[in-house]
Amino acid sequence: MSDSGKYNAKVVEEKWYSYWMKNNYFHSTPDEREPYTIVIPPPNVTGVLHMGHMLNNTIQDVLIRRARLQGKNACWVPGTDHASIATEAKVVAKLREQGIDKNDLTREEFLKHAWDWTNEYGGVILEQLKKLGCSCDWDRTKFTLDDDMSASVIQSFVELYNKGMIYRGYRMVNWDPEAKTTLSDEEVEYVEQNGKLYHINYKIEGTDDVLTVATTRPETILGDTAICINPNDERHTHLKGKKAIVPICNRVIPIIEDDYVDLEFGTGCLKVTPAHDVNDKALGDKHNLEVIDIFNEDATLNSFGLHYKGKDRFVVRKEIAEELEGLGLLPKVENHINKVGTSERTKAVIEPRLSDQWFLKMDELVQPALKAVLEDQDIKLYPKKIENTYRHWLENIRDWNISRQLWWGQQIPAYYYGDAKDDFVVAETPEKALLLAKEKTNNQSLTSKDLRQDADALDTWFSSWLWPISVFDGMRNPDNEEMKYYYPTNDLVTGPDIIFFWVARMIFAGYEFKNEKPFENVYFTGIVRDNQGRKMSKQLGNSPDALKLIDDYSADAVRAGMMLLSSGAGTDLLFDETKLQQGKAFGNKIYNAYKLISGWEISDTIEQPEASKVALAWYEAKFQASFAEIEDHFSKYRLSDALMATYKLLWDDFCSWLLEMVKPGYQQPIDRITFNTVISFFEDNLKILHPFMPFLTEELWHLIAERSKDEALIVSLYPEKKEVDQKILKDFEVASEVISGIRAVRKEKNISFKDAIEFSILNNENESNHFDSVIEKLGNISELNYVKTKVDGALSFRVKSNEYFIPVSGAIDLEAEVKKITEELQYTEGFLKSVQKKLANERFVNNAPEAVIATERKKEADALAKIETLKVSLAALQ
RNA sequence: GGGCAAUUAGCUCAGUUGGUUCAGAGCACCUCGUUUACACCGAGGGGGUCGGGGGUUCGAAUCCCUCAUUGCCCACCA
Repeated sequence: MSDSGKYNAKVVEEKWYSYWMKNNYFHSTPDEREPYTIVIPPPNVTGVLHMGHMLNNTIQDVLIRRARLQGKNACWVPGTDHASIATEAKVVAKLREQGIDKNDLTREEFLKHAWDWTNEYGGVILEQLKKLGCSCDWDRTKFTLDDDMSASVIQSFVELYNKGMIYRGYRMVNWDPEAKTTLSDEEVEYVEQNGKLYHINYKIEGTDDVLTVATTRPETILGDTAICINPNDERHTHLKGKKAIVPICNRVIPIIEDDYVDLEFGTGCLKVTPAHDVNDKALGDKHNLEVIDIFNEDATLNSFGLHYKGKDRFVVRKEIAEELEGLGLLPKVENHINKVGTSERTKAVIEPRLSDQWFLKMDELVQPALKAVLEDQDIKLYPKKIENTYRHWLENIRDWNISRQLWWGQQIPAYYYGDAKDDFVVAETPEKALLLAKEKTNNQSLTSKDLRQDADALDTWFSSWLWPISVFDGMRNPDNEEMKYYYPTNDLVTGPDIIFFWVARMIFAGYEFKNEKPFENVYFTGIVRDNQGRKMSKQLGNSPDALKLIDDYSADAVRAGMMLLSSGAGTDLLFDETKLQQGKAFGNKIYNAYKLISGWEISDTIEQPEASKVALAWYEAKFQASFAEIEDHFSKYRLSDALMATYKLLWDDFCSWLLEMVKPGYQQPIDRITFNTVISFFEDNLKILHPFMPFLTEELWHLIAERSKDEALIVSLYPEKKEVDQKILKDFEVASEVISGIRAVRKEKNISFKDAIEFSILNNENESNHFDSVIEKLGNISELNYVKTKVDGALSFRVKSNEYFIPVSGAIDLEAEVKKITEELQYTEGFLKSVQKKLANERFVNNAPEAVIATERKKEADALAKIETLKVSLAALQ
């Protein structure tokens, strides 16, 4: 054993990470052990480590390392996500900087740029996870656009299509005019905006009358194809059967009746624009209205926009309002707050737009997913309350729009051979598609040139929903050995923000493709906020640089700090650097404990002191009790509590109590038995701390002894569980109270710790003397006596009805002593009174369980005994 | 507009089925300390009518009602 001087986290952490890598400890292959598997929520390939990742991945690594120490075959599969829309947007922006317009590129050219970019910047985040200490099986690193992963996605599409679950439909979808693609409902975020409600007059054909409609979007009047009134609206009976004239474009449109129109809102007249509003589309379908799309794909106006053609819709909104005002057709403009749908990725305002898209039917997929979570508890969600959210979403789900007008992603495997609606086939490969097309058309002369693959790509989530399956190649080789061994995985750790995007859909995919859940437990982390409770954001600049934190505090300290902060599943955490300091201080404490122990000189000739014997026996019991508690916390995913229990065990019980109890005197040697036992306890401590602070513990583990590569801490086994000796814990509790009492008296009376004192015990409670040697040592007692009566001329304190005396030289402040005892007496009498009142209450005695009554009686007896002691003391003083 | 959660010490949070261990933990704070592992420390200590009000009960932080405040999710009202 050697003293290593000062602890240098940076050097130590790099050293052990490469040692772990070199020895392949992270790598898993199926064997006879029980598997424990986690698939990482794949971060965006171009992402960088942020606070959320730190939390999320620390939790996963804690779970993985713990499983390893439990002797399980731990497998943590890492990887990254191609994040189609986000990445494509970044690439487009990058190209624009270089003066390249995406539209001037072919698909192949664009993809080349995207791949170059991915290869250059991609995967940085995985390197950052290594800094955190994550023990992922890097040999298994996957990327959602890897060939095998893509093949799985395509296969799943074909399977679902062939089952009739995927269809192509002309529907109103969410259109992102910035990215020029559709989005799923989940990718639309509604944000509150201060808008205006414009009241616009439409002339009524053949009269001088006007009707007024209220709209937030005046620019869309150019796409109006009807005015709708409520048939029961008496204000508008005169409009029935008439026609209205749309201002500016002067289109004559019918006035229709439908009770969909709210009598209370606005003017009671609704303009109907079927091309640009979901409800209007429904009305249009019902009343057979014309559909006029006035927008281009970038949401500028097309030729229906007349003189506004080519201008953005928001510009037109302003200008058209001015024009209407000039025409005297804008009687009123009110302020109006409404929620506007925006793109989760580009933040652009979403336009409802009619287009041909691919959809996945949801009704059947949802059923097993509902049952598994809510009925069978086959999959457990932590926190449980999130099940409500899950249920609500699944019960109100609509078909999933899975096509995106993007290139970065899996291209939809549909091949068109003609212009008719059904002139396409769906197949894994172009060759297969050709065969199918020949068959379908009965035209053997078709060639590959006659086929045109759908230009769209699939939604990213349509690939990541297969993640727990596809990382083990479970789509293409359903019964492969890895699939059988690792699937279903055990725990999934992720943020609550992607419960619908990802978690629920993985559950759908698991049951659909494997007829089996993808994971057993889902742990939803909270959101990392700043210490004022605000979300971390670039704009606020309140998001610390994760790597800098690791640099400043060490990875161990950051991990421990994050875990101390995360109170429970689903609870947001308010990031606070002082917690990282606490983590660092904790590491320092452990390191110094090692320094103390390693500095002891060992003697084979001296006998083991009594105090050491009982102290070690106590710590063994204490360790077991804490270990059981820690295991219990883990079983409930209370990781923060598990760490806190570990923290207290190591700091308070091991350092503050045990080491102080067995510590040899100045320049004295320690006996070998005590030394060896302390070392073995220390090793056990390192094991239970290892999942939280892997680097420091591995370092100390090797400082303690030379270890071969098979003996590294990371691949060691947890200590054996033993029955807890409750009696010794109880006895120690009393002893520790006595020691605290002695310390309090010393402090109060300014008796230096260096001065040994005499100590007498009036043992009314008949307490065990098991720890007297410890009391002598930690109290610095020169002589410990048991007495039958009060000791005169001594300071005293009480634990229960026991009385303890410390004789002091010089005068005792009688008045102060009397006051102290009187206060104690008054308090105890008050307490007794309340207990007796309870016991005198017939209804309490009749209704309360016996155990409760027994406790109350015990309290009464204890209080009576204590009062007796206090009275005697008081009498003696006066 | 609908749904869900939360409100306990200065801060962040525990508190399982109402009653032993119920008013707790960590941090912060105060006092003392150059004890030879550690001041990133040690020892000791103060601090809360459990958001307000009402109810059920022998007994409520815990169950019910109500009000207030906050947060989250969902929803096509122009």
